Amino acid sequence: MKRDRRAQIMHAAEKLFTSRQYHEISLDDIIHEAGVGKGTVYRYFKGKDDLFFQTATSGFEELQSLIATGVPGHLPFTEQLAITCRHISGFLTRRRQLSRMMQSEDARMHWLKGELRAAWHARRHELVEAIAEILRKGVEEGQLRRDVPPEALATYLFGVLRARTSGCDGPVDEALPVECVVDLFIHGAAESGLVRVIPETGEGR
Amino acid sequence: MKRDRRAQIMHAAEKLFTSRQYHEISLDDIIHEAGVGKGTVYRYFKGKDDLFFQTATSGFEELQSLIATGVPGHLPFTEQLAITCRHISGFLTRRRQLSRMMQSEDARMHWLKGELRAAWHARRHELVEAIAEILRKGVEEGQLRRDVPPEALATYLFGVLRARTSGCDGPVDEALPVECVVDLFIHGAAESGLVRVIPETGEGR
DNA sequence: GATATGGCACTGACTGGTCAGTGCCGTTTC
DNA sequence: GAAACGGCACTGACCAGTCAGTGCCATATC
Repeated sequence: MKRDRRAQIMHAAEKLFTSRQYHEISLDDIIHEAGVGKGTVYRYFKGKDDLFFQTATSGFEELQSLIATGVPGHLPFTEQLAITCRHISGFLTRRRQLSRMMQSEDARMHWLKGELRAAWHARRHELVEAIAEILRKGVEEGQLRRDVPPEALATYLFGVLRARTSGCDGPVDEALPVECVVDLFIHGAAESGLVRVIPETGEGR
Repeated sequence: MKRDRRAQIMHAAEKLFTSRQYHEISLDDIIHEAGVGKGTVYRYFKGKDDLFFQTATSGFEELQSLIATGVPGHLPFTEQLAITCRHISGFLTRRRQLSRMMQSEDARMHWLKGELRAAWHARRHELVEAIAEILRKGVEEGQLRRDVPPEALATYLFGVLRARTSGCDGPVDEALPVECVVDLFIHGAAESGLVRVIPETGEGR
């Protein structure tokens, strides 16, 4: 019966913070959802802000561990990239609500208070860097263009993957499958159109 | 003396809502900034929510009129696309704060109340459709691939342009200039790499 | 084994403050 | 003179954060 209170609270907070706006959720809502006393929240979190921030941030960790562990190093570059993109896209779809919350905060990041802002920025940077690391390999192997820094390419790719999930309700793949997005990305970034990600599908140009 | 109260209020609201979070801004802040009585706000807006929503929405109109009026029809497709992208990018940079607010709301759109949600969705759709209209021309002229619907391409392009401005503070062009983004986009979307947007710059592949 | 003790996790009623929205009145604007 | 307005006081609701108190358990003491 010794349940992890912290996780309990975070879970409730995520459920609520991803379903309505920050100012529409009261701490009482959260403690009710978590089945926990109010004071307990203050044992584990500095306050409502902190709880919200940690909830939003948790997505970064999840996404990053997904990127870090999931790709076998021996595969050819394009395969690695495709797998990574599918991982990211999978996260954005599976955890759609949390992703949206993160995306929303990402836009607001710039007027966060000093410390939190730095923390958010760091998380974001780590993520982009993780993606950039994969792309860097592509550049070194001559598969991706050299005139764009891998970090910029990573931001671009992340934006592209995000664009799929924003502004649609139903299954994301309906309008624009991941494979298609990757294909779109690669043939903008690849040297002279030699690289194809999904050769067997009929959706190539 | 002062004529357009509505514009006055909207202007103040935009200044404040784009500098801090919704729940950090009080109506008193806004009327003080606008130099207007509280009752006057309620003459022109239903309430704080309405004022916020209309502020966020105003960006769509601005952006759309930019797209609609700015592109001479007689130019070749790639030129038109490049100009449109520069327009959009210009808006995203010049009105960075408002864009971020819109982007943040865009992510949250899905848990807006029924009526507002429909309104937001409609605005967004119009915008994407406006971009899609331009891309459609490219498809018909054989410059863009046919296997991706223009609407999806438009969402993709918009996401790409947005990605440049998110997560950076300084001048956006530093990391990834518009021309480069357009180039990146085109060579993913163009038929067999024939199209070049900015032939004179040295940043092409 | 029984009882006392200290400390820890937890609770929820309470507080102090905030704020959206309203109503009124004297003033400005046209 | 009527409509629009600024300013102000008010209120009813809401809510983040606090803190005194409860229960539990491991260890100490007899």
